[in-house]
Amino acid sequence: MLKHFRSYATLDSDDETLLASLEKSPKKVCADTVVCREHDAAKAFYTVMSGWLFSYRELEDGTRQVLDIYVPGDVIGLREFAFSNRLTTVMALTDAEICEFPKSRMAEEFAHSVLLSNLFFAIATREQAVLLERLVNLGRRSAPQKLAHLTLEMFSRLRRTNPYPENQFKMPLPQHVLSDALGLSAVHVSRTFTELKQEGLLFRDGSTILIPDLEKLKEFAGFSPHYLEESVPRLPTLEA
Amino acid sequence: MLKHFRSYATLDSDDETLLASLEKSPKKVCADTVVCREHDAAKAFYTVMSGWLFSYRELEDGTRQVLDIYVPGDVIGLREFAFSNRLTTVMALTDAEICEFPKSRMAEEFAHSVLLSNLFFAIATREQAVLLERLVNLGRRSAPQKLAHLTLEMFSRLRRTNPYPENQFKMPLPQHVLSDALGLSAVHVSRTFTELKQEGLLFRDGSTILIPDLEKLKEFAGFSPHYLEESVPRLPTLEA
DNA sequence: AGCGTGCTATAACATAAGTTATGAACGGGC
DNA sequence: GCCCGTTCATAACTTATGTTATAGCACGCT
Repeated sequence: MLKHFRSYATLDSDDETLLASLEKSPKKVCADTVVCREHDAAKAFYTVMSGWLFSYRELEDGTRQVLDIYVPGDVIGLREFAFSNRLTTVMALTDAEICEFPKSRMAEEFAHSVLLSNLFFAIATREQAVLLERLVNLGRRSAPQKLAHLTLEMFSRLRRTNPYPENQFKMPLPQHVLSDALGLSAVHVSRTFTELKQEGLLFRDGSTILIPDLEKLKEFAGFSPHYLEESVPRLPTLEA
Repeated sequence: MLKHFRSYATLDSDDETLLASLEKSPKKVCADTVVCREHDAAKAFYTVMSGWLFSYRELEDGTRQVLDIYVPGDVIGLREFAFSNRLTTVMALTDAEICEFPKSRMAEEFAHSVLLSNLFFAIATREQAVLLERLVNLGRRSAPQKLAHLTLEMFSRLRRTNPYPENQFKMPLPQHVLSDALGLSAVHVSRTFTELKQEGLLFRDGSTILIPDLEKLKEFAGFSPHYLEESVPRLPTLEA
């Protein structure tokens, strides 16, 4: 599963076994449980085996900003590679399984395998591209566009690994989480969903999302999947 | 200068000479000149020797979102390490000097020096932390807070390398660039500056910024410099 | 069955920020 | 010295989104 995900980036030879070893000893976490907290020591990464999680920061005034949404195949905490403490709190949205992987071991692997360290660099870089796109989303799009865009992002990311039906999927994000991800109020997210429904662009029933016309929605949201789909060149640093 | 900047992260031995070689052949660019364009082939990084630059994306509807602001010592384009095309357009704000550095050469260096590749990973990671903080800024803060926060970010980043007086500095960002960075309208940025002035929190005259009470402004903006100051542990991957 | 709790929808109202317009100040080119 | 463009300030008005409140519905618990 994790390997599957990885295959999008580079084809490995005997690093494969190494990657596979990341998937030992999965740990179960229940929905609404905190996995790690802001300012904690950041000694490990996690890879997501199953379930959804998200990370956020809480502000002084009690509001919060959701920063990432993690689905199976994602790596949690790569961001804190060079930081000794966590920058965000991570919480499970659903019951989930994750594999812990100590930074120190990662260090060994990197020393052994240039390829692997490049791969992780590439993943980190792709994460940045996602953040960039979200910055655009928060800064310059209307509420309906924001909502549509985030939905399309999640859909695209899921479809990379799971061949979903092409107009429907499950997105277990309650509206208050969406609102904290998009910088909106929960009420306005609700309003916006009904607006999108009336336009016939997007239907939501609980956690199932239905998109009657994918192209139309993409155009509406200004969604272009370059930043996700761009096939990371195999072994980027050694080309040329 | 670049070396100076680097010293914040890790102390190198003979990689120093290597880094120094990045600074050969600086190229001059004039204010308001495009350095590279979205979708161009991304074959090189740049390091900033002098001057200010910024990167942005243009949306379908003609608006744009500014994504980074670069000052001397910054690395441009690290983000595109794993992408074959640029994700953003980069433009000079002032006359500037930058050094081009081909990706392919970087690849060689990485293969030779684990330390160097870790260093770049660390820089990329710190960039992410900055993006995260900006996400919070765009999502969950009021216009005056946004403006104050961005100003404080730039001030902190400049002070890392240049010992500025503690309450005054130059920030050559016209209001329409600030507005595109913060997701506001240019008019509202103007209004917000006068509001901050009336509160006595922040004074701006052209490009010079004056902050009478740094602590007060930080509290107002919800600015905590962890994400910038955290001393990246020397040789992070080999600790432990 | 009865009860609380969490999620969602909707309405009425309040406010921050966008839009359009105007004029002042400044600087560069000729 | 004059014209032009850019930047900035300010005003009047519009609009998107936030806030508070209420109610329905599903679910789990006792």
